[in-house]
Amino acid sequence: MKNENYFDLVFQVVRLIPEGKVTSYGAIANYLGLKSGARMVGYAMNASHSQVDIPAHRVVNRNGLLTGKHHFGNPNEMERLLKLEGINVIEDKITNFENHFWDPNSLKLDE
DNA sequence: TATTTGACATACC
DNA sequence: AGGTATGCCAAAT
Repeated sequence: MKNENYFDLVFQVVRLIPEGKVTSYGAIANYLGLKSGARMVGYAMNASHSQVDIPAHRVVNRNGLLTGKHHFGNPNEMERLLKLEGINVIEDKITNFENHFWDPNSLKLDE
């Protein structure tokens, strides 16, 4: 399609996140084979504004904390979206994080 | 055109 | 055990 930069790769993975599921930056980076790529994912999310549909609200940091909620235009928007998908969020943190955690690696492993 | 900054995570001290 | 420093890329100013 085009020269897939790290950003585009990240965008594609994020768009694959199932509804009601969340994942971490490191998981995506790991899936892409990026070593220190956790940052790349975060940077990519920042550029997600240039992209079309990026469910960035399903992407949180290693702590399950809604780090980027401030970038949604309205901070409440992010946790609200997560709650709408069945994910409970308290103190900007996802409850039962590992329960809702979705690892992109499960795709190729399951398939 | 160059510099600065940014949604993380890991390693080292 | 906790804090500091580093790695990486692109967009915004």
